[in-house]
Amino acid sequence: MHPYRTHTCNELRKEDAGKTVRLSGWMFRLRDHGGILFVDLRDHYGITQIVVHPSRSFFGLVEKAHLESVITVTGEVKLRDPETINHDLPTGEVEIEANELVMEGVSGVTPLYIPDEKAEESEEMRLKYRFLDLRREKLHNNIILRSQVIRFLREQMWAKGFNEFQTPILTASSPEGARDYLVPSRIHRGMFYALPQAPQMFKQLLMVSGFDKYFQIAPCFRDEAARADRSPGEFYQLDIEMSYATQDEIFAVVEDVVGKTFAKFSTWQCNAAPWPRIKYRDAMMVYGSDKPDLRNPLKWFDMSDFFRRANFKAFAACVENGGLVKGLLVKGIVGVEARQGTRLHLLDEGRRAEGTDREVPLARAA
RNA sequence: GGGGUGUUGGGCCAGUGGUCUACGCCGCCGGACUGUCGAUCCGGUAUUUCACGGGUUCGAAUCCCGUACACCCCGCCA
Repeated sequence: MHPYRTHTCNELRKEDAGKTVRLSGWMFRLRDHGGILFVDLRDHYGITQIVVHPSRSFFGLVEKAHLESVITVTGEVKLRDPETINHDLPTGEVEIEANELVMEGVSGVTPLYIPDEKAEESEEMRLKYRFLDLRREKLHNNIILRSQVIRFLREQMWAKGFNEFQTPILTASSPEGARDYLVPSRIHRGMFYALPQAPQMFKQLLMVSGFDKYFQIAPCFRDEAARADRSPGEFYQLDIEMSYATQDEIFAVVEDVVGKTFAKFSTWQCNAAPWPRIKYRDAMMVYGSDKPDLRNPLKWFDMSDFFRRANFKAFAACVENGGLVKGLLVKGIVGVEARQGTRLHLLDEGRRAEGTDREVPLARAA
C-alpha cells in the first residue's frame, strides 16, 4: 500500500464501501463526543470524515492534537447510516473507520482559525501567515482559478496559431512612462539592469524577424505606487502581436479570447462580439477618459452654448477662448447646496468599493 | 510627494472624560458526553491594560500635540 494515500479526500463514494484505504491530510475540524471522535480530514481535493473509536491506541493522540496537524489514516470505508449522511460533502455518504494513524506533522495553535471562512483578519495578519490563509477554501480556489485562466488563454492562443515566446527579464531601460525597477550588476560595477515594464522591444524584435503571430503571458514590472485594485511592482498581461493584420482582425482575436474566458470562468455578463467601439474623441468628450467605466451612468454634456450666453464670466470667457464647459446630469439632488466650489459625493449605486466614492464637480471648464 | 481614516487581550471588535477592576463573538485551556458534521453543555482564560511618547484634567481607551505603522483617496501607473 502506498505510504501516504490510496485516495484523495474527495474521492470516496458509497461504491467504495468495504475497501481498506489510506488518506493523508490536515485535521480541518474535530468533533469530540467523548466516546467517539470525528475528524474532517482535508486535502487539496476535499474533505472526508474520519471516525476514531475509543478502543484505538491513537484515540488520545487525536483527541489532544491541534487542528491543522497532518495525519495519515488507514481504515475501512463505511457506509453512513441514512440519517447521518452529510449532503453538503461529495464524500458525505461514507466515512473512514480509522485502524491505523500516523501523526506526520504536529501543528501548534494556528494564529488564524482556518475553518472560519468568514473571518476578516487584517491584510497584515493574512499576509504574515499567508501559508495558512491560502489553506482556506476561497483563497485556495483563487489560486486554482488563476492557473486555469492562464491555461485557457494559452490553449486559445495556440489554437489560433500564435507562437508563445519568452523574453528577457534582466534588460535595459526603455523609454516608457513608469519608473523602472533596477537590479545592480556584479559584472558591470556601478551599472544596473532594468526590469521590463512590458516586453515591447523584444516582441517587436521577434515580429521583424518574421515570426508572424506572437503571444506571451508577459511579466511586467513597474515601480509605481499600489492601489486598492492594483498590486505594486509586477503584473502579467496577455501580450499579442500579429503580422499583416487590420485593426478589426486584432479586435476580433481579443474579443473572442477574452469573451470566451469570461464566459467560462465568470457569471458576469459579457458583451457579445463585436463589442461597442468608441472613438477616442467621443470617449474623452462624453466620459472624460480614454478607458471609461461604462457601468458609471454619468455622462458629460456640452453646455458651452448655454454658458457662452450666461452671466458667469469665468465660464463665458473659457468658451470665448475656444474651451468647453461641460455638465453632469445628476438626479435626485434638488435642494443640495450647489454654490460655487461645492462638490458632490456620488456614491455610484454602491458599485465602487467602500471608501472609494469619488468627488465630481457639478460643472467644469476644459 | 499631498490628504483622510485608523491602531483596544491569540483573532475580530464594543466602548458617551468618572459606572472600565474594558463588553461580546471566535480561538485557546479544563471538565462532561458513543453519531456529529460551525457538535453540544458547564467552567476558565488573557504583562490593572487600550500602538509609542508627551500634554490638558481632580480623573483619559475616550480630548490635544508629536512619532511609528496600516489602510484608503489624489498624484503616478505607454
